[in-house]
Amino acid sequence: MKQKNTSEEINATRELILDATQTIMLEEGYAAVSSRRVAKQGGLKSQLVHYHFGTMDELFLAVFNRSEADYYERHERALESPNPLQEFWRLNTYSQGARLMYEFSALANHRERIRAEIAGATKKARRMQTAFLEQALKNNKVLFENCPPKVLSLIIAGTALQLVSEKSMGVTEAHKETHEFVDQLITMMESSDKK
Amino acid sequence: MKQKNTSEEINATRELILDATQTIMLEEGYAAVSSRRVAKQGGLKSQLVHYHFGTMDELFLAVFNRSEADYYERHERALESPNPLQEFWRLNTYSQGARLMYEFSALANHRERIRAEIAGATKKARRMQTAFLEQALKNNKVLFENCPPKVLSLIIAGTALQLVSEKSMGVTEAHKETHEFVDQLITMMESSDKK
DNA sequence: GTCTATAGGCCGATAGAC
DNA sequence: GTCTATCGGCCTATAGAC
Repeated sequence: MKQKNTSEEINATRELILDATQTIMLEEGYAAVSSRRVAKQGGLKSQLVHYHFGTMDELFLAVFNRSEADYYERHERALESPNPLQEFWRLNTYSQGARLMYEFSALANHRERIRAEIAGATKKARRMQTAFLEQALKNNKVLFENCPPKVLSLIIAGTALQLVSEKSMGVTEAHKETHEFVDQLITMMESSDKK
Repeated sequence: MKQKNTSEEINATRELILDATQTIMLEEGYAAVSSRRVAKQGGLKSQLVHYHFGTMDELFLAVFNRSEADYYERHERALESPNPLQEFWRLNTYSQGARLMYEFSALANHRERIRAEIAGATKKARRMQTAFLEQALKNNKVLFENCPPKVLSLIIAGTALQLVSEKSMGVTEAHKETHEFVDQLITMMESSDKK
């Protein structure tokens, strides 16, 4: 076990770099990310960032892919819970994941190579959410008779995004009321599901 | 009229710099803005940017304040139109203004000095929209009996943001349906207003 | 108000030793 | 895999001539 550079160690360094990058994106925005700044955050040399990830584009993509996988896992768990709608809403307003997604969306406008990746993930998430909502709302046709599930999915995503974006800059007007309104809707829907 | 540097000329240079900055923010994101890049876009020297605006923070704030004033003016005009709800929705999904706001929100996370300004403007817009919706919905209590106007304001802002954000990266799934859904709601509401 | 020149700093990325 | 050293580039901002 004295052997150097086991795959665990390699992986640990990679994860350390990914964590550092993510922390900077969340706390200071994507524009604050640089190989030197990431290295400082992780307590290592900036050349290691290039050694493990090559270009900054690839580093950003690695952080995004990890976060994407995390979202899918959470989404699956939400579906299996006793209160899937409630968990679904929690997932979409889960600050860290949503704030990170916000940064990546802004980054997409700045880095060509990132755009396709984000666009693909957004489409996939839309399809997953739509399929889920179709199932969850089948007993609630009256409440949303003219609102297709895919539209509801977009509205929910947008509302969650707005809440997260405002919260991150210290604006919380109408947030309490919005959460209450959504919780009330969810309670109504989940109780009618159980009939 | 041969006198140099009239106030019109000074103003023209300032506006040129503001325009150039805004164009870069929209086309490449806030992180692409630098005094050199702005100068190149506007066909002048980077030192002029500093002469007219001092620091980059002040340049960003000047662009933001101009865009904010533009929003208030459009908001006021929307209220005076025959179909205020429709114009209100158009204003909030007006690509350029909304995309710019999106960039500023992301920028707020990166530049301390910008954050307070954006937060204040967001609060002010929320209050204006809420007051407008309270008036516009007074004949539509049944449709939104449990949704306070301030909550509806947040949901509308979020939905519009989501549409604009996705469109800017080439995702348009469910956009057509969302616009149809909203248009249908607005038509219902504006016709019941006229009863 | 606009020009030239320049200080001083952080950036991405690579080369080569160990 | 991690280190030291370094290239060339773009950045903000200022000083001083005109």
